Amino acid sequence: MRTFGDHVRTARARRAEREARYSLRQVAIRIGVEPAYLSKVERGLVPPPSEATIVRLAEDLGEDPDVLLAMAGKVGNDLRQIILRRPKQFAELIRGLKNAPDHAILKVVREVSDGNW
Amino acid sequence: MRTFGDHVRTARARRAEREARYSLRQVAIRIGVEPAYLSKVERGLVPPPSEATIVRLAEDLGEDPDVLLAMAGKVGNDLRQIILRRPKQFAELIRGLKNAPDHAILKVVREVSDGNW
DNA sequence: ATGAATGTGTACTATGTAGTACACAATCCA
DNA sequence: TGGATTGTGTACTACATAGTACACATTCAT
Repeated sequence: MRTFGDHVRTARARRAEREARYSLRQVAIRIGVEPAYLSKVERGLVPPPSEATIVRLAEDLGEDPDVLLAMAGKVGNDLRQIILRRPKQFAELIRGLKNAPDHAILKVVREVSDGNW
Repeated sequence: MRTFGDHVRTARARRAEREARYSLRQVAIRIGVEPAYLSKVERGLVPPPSEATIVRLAEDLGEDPDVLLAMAGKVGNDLRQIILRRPKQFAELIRGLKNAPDHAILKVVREVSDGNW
């Protein structure tokens, strides 16, 4: 399956073809890590970075932070805080949606984002 | 606010009044940790244990694992895996419910657990 | 009154996390 | 053609996590 490093490398390389500012080195410096480290991350020689670094990376590349975090096996801190305030309800909700088809989740999402309460 | 250690100590002590098998030592041994460690956990001298240990503790005490994990600032691994499979949808859903009143969440939960799809 | 059980203090440790520091060969480009 | 830039190899590190090991004084049960 697609790993975190692969995904980042592909996304960055695509941009690098057009704009020099997406070289590994320049991205690394912008997001505040050593180029050697980002190199290892992209090749999967080290585990994915911390949440904060992943978010900076996602922003720099214009990728969805939630998706990038997910590829790193992490759930964003903001989402965790929301769940932690009502653990029982969210646990039941999430488990209830485990095997639901995509369209069912979308339906619930839409219902909720319409502020239907 | 109520800490993890306080909650565990209170719950365990309540049971210990009636049944000797809920002494700190016996619980510690059943869940597979050193008594000295559980003692420190209950008094908040060390951070809450790992997820696996918290779950064993919750089971031993008959407490809700999701709630105990939440008090430790953690979201259970099973829930995380479910979220990670569809990060965008769940992110939107959870953020959408951030400020929803309890009854609204319950409504969604019920709708979902009715398998309404 | 004594042996078992209880809770706790002190010291130590293994593994994981999240990187830095620096040198190097290859490539670009002016 | 030579200075700048690029990606990468090697070595090292600070801090966090998740506990163990053992001794000790106190209390409980018989």
